[in-house]
Amino acid sequence: MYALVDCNNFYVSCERVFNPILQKKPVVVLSNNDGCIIARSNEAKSLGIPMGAPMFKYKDLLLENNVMVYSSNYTLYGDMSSRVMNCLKNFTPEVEVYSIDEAFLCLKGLNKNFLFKEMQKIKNDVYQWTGIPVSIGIASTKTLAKLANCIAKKHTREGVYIISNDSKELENILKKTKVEDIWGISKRWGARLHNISIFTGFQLKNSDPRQIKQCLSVVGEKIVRELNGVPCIPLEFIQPRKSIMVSRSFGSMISDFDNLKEAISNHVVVAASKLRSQSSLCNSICVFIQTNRFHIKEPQYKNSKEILFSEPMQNTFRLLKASDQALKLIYRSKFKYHKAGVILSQLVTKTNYQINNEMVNTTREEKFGIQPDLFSNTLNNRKKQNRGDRFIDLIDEINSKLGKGSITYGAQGIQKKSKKAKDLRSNWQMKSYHRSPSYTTRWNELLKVS
DNA sequence: TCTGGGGTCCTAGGACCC
DNA sequence: TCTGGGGTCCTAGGACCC
Repeated sequence: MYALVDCNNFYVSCERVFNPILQKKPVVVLSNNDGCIIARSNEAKSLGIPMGAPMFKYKDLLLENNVMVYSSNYTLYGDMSSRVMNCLKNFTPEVEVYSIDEAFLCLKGLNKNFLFKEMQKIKNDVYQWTGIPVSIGIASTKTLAKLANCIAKKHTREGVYIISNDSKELENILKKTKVEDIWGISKRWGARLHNISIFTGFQLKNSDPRQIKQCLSVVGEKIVRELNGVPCIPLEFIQPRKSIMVSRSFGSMISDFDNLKEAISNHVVVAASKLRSQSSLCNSICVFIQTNRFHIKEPQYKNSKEILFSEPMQNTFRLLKASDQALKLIYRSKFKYHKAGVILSQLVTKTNYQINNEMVNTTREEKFGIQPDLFSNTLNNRKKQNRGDRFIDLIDEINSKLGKGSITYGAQGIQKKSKKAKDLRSNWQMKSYHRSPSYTTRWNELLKVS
């Protein structure tokens, strides 16, 4: 059996932990740049505020109903998330952290008779240790556990629901479930299924998997089998990312090259640091810039440039140089840019790369997809490179000891740390006017009790 | 005025090999 | 008139998820 543990209205719940006044009141959390509403308390949901709604369209509704509004605070949510996940790992090591607010648990070996009580204990303990309410769905496959979680959240008082195999009950549930409410079936795929007269989960469960494969690829076929209680989507444990993206839309539009370069450089620094923290090297960097697609009357432009490296790397200086080179190739002065980003891809792990370099006479290149550069990898170059890499490690070390941004790269621009930061910020920096403190990760933002 | 960010997987088609 | 057969690998684009 699998359990899906899902935090209720996670971002809102994080805010509530440190600000109990928010309990039972309508609360929303906004996306980056205070753009969209991406989390809602139940009270906010019942006001009819949809997921992903643009903030400016709902401003009046929020004001009229005294809805509390928060900018997103990913430092806080990320930290709270890892606390919740650590609680779960106390029960079983077999935890798949599926997203910031969800985890699958493998319940192998647990006594079925005590399942419900065990799950209630998990729920209570997580709440006691972190302050975050969760719902738990249990079933024989991940897809059915998702469904069970949905029921636990909406239709039970306990917040725990078990779908047992071969039950009439499953049939009833699936008959009431629209296909597009099943995990993995979006609106688009739902429409395709409607075309072949499949509307409910029950119809999908009893359909011919081969026909579904034709309609929705092998992914759809797996969903059908999962609905029938055959596990096809195994538990996956944390693996290094295969690509790393950092992108932001700007606080206000940018046209000039220098500002754009500064924004992109900051993204590169963040991405490179993520890359090193998972001990990976990247084989390419892609820079992209775009105008605001919602401003249909303005001239539109969107372009990207990928630069391939002769050898995988994780050195911020070299990545900055490459990103600058890429930006120069795609930058056009006559546009107002709204968003920019970088993607590091074709990642390989550092240890694999080193092993591979020592064993060039084997077929390991094929195994890891790495091809060392035949020409540039001379001893001298390598020595220089090693020195550069040690320099970066030192910067990382200082920043981790003295706080993020203690040492920055010139290309990132001058950090404006004054109290009037809002007015002095470069115009590429994002808007975030309702941010709560980072209660759990910054000494000077600890919760004050009076 | 104002519209997020970060991932993974699958497939078709093109390019290449013998 | 008439143009083989059987593979692999890579990539862009289209899906999906939170």
